[in-house]
Amino acid sequence: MVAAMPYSCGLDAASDVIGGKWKPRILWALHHGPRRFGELRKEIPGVTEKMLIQQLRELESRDIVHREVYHQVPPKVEYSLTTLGESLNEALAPLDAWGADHLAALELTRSA
Amino acid sequence: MVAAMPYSCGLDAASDVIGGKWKPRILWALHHGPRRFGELRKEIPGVTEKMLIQQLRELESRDIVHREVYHQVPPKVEYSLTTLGESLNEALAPLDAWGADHLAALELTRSA
DNA sequence: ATCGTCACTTACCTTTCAGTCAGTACCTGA
DNA sequence: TCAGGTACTGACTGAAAGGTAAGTGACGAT
Repeated sequence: MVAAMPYSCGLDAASDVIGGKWKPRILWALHHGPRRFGELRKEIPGVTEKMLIQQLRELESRDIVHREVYHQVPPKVEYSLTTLGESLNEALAPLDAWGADHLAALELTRSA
Repeated sequence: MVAAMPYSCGLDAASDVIGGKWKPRILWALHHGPRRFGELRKEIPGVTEKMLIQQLRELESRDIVHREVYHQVPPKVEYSLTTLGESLNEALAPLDAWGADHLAALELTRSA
């Protein structure tokens, strides 16, 4: 095994943070404000509980999302973007716009 | 198995295109002009020939990079960004800047 | 005749990612 | 007493991504 290399560029670091199938969707869902675990599950079609938690934990450990526990019954946990998370989302916006602009072309060249 | 879903948002489409360990680096390397296969190999530390070709072929099939063969001996193949590739790179710039801005913080929270 | 360059190609193996499914703990309302 | 909601946790499994190492073919130089 190789020792961890420092990130070679900003893009490298960023894709490490948003890597994985579900992280971009989570960021997207949180864009409009705090969400409970169950709400996220409903808003992100296809995600399983395991994956959702796993990705949320990773984002939390990177200080992208904040996890707030309300000690109630039934339990309530709210996830929201941190300042860092908000700035990441802003940096992601042009990429989303690019994807939206070229959606048709990209659909045509899927799964070669 | 599920039939291919249409992309749920632009971000979804974009990450499908730049997904994979090496694609962002390839895009980055091509940012400054056309490159030969061997040049890319040298400029992208750690990439193997197999990976480099595989990712280049995928980018080519998505019309992000252009492949130009010069029928010489020894052979010469040049890769360059298409118009679509250039626009993708521009959309990627803010993300790279974000990563660069928060490099130090991100290094600290690696590999939880 | 063999070597080296360049751009691949192939076979095989390991690691990582993602998915299923079952279970936990707590309290509420019927 | 017992189903139901809420937020998890963990074992197991299969698929996909990534890596290693070796080989190919054209041709010019030595």
